[in-house]
Amino acid sequence: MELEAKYNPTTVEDKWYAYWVDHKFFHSEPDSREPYTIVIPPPNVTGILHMGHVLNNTINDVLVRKARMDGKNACWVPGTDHASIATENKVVAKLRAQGISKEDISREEFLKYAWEWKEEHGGIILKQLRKLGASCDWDRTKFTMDPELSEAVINTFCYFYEKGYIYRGARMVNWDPVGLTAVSDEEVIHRDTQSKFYHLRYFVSDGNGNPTDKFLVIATTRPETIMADAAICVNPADERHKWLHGKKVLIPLINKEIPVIEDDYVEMDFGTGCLKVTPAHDVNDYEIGLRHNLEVLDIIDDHGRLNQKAQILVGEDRFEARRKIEKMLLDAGNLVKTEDYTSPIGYSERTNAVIEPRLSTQWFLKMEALAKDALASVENGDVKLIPDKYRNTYRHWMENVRDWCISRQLWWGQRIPAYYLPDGSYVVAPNAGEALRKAKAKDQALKAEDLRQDSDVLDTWFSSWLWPISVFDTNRAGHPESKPNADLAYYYPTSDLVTGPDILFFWVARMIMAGNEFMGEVPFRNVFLTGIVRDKLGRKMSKSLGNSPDPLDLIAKYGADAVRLGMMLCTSAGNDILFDESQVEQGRNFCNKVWNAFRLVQMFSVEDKPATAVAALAVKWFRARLDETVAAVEDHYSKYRISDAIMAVYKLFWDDFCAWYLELVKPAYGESIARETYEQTIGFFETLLKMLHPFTPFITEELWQAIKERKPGETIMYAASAKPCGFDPQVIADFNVAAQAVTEIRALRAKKNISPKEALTLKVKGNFPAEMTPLVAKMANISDIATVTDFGSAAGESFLAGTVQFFVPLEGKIDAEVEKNKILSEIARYEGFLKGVNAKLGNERFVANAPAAVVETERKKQSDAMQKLASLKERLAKL
RNA sequence: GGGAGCUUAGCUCAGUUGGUUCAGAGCGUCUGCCUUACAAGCAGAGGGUCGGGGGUUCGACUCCCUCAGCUCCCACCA
Repeated sequence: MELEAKYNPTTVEDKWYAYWVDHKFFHSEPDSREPYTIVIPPPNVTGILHMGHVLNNTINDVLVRKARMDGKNACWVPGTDHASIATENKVVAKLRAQGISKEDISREEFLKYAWEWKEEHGGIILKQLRKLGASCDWDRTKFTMDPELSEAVINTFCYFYEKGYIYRGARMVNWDPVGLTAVSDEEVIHRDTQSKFYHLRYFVSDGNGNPTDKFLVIATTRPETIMADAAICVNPADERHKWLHGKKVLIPLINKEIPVIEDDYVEMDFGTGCLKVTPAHDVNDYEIGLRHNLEVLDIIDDHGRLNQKAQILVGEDRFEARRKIEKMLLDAGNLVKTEDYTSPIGYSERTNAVIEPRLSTQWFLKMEALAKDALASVENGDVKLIPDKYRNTYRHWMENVRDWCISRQLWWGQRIPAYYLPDGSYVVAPNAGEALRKAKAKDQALKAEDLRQDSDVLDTWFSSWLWPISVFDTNRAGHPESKPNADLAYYYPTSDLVTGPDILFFWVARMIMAGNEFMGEVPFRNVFLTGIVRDKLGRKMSKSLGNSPDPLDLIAKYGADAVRLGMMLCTSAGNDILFDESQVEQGRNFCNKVWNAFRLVQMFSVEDKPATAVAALAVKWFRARLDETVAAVEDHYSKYRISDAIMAVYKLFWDDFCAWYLELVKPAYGESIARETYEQTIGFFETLLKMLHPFTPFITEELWQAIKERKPGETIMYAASAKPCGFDPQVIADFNVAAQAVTEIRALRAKKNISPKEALTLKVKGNFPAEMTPLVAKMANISDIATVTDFGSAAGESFLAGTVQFFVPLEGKIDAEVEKNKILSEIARYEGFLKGVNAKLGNERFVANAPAAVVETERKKQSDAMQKLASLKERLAKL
């Protein structure tokens, strides 16, 4: 069969993925083997695959496939996240496009649309993962809003409520006026933003609400909130403002009288030293308000517009109001000046709206005890963070954690299981029936329709923190006393978690909390934190920049294996990845190399005859080299050095196997290969394919199936991975001397312009293993190799490989003068080297203090160098 | 404002308790090759005083101090 010169991945990939799925090779059930478990970081259900997913899921797949070949019962659970805010926004936008406003339809109708949307788009990203070759157990696919998973979330809420960890309270929250919901502190991104500092004049009141001619000046960035001012605050120690103590001032434009109060919070040297206190619209002001019993006047509505209480500019958007009030203040003589000012402003992570600090009644989960345990889990090593440097960040967060605002003013998500009674009190229960029972305990007369369920849903992370538990057993979360089912007992705790450091707190820390609480055990042993995928210029990949390639386009163009390789070659834990398409090209080129190695082997004509000496030598060497690399790769895996692992295999295949081994065993044109050599070669090839398989699953399956007769239903996926079994380093060392000699001769040819086809002769002096001579002969086209004690005075070129001296006679092909100069420069180099070594050994303190082994090494270097110098000088004398 | 981290070849990065010729890899670059597996290839070559300065040590890319530059995280200075 004639194979194409270039590997064509498209047909191959679909064929084998279908084969794997049809044979249920990805599926796992508990058995007697050691489990290896990974739960996918669930992508947003309506999301589509981007390069970050490619990075994350390729690492996951590499780890899972490796574990599977190591004989473990590997299970990778896939699924998606309902992503409250993101999904609800998309549905709202879609409805708006259809002319439907969320406010005009009922919750039930909205949810119907949302579920339709989910059904329509929900599977897309999981299908895309298949293209990448992800070996997920699709039979176990979960969704965070599957009925049983939602039930687990509700039970969890009830559990923590009963435990006294969940409470309802009025708090300053981060209000997203576009998403129309509160968001957690972690969902607020602070960015320095250019704005203006407005210096406003507040006149002192005469006591009857009329202005005097005295005034103070405050500086604010938010003039549109002055109508909600409850006081002006100065530092009690500030001499400049002592005269204001006890006075009242008038809010510009609306002439409302407010007191001047004193509080240490005010910095004397910032702004004017006078602070307007607006408890409803600033977190700090709220705190001051509490201390001084100030009125909380909320003048901004859900959408960020001024409401009736503002008295002026009612209905205006807050930013529009800011522009307008500037003019009004100026006209009224209250605006002293404005200056440019840059300050950090909070933005909603989801909608990018400017966050409005707002007083609101929300549900909270107490975090202190949970965080304490979760911190201990990492500090004591139950959970390892890779790389380790994230421990500091983690600790800092866990030690400064605040209560978690878990309610969201959305419809898409698990609805809070709190039911309000007509009297304003409430009960918490997993369902309406249970709630009624509890309510009746308070008032026997209550009926089901008297109860009104809280309209908020729970924060999405309140469901995803259960993920490593609830994908296996939906009963356990919320019921730590229950017996885990067989799956949970077997697969939990999971082995590795691969995710981005940006959700270390959102997700990872909270999974640890939930794991400790409900399982009494951490949810995973190792957390591999990937970097963020950036473009070549270091910019984050984003749709708006248009710098993010579509992974599916890349796969179509280069093949999934190439994309995976391109990603893995530049992946080191915790470091951002500067991705460039050229890396995928490199991956494709490598796949092509593997393909062509196969073509070569496949072309061999095999014959029953003794193996040649060169072939036998090549086999002996490659076996050792292979074993050496297997050990190195195992070590890399154990330390999660994924890119080092693939690079080691890459070089083994390309440099050692193709450039050396295959060239050595390759029969001359028209000749055949010995059966023994052929079979050994196939064996090596098979091992190499297995080492490559976690990274490039498709091409390795294709070739593994083709290289030997296979039984139906066999797969490389379950072929046992190679294990290190010890090798003789001397074999490799000897080979390296010979290989170095070959390289020297090739370089010499290049330099002297001697064709590779023109045979040369070689003289050897020193301890060169005789079995290596055919290797040098074949690879460097040497017709005769003689071992001598003296190179004689003929013209030629000498070089050293290891401690062995070589000489290539080049009578008539070489300029004696050039040769002489070359030797002289060699001598100079070694003399310099020797000088350094001698200086070291001449230093008494070195000899006295350095370990014996180090001193011994230096002595070895010294004698080697002296020997080399002697031979060079001898050679020079002969010229 | 607080904390963490980074700076090694043109680019992206390794360098694992300070000591085997330890200054490395991949890519790129340059030179020569259409050698019958592969030009998505083969053979070869050049390239860095390890950010600057100081210190500890027999010995520093490695440990300490300091300066400069970059990145990330956290944070309420209006």
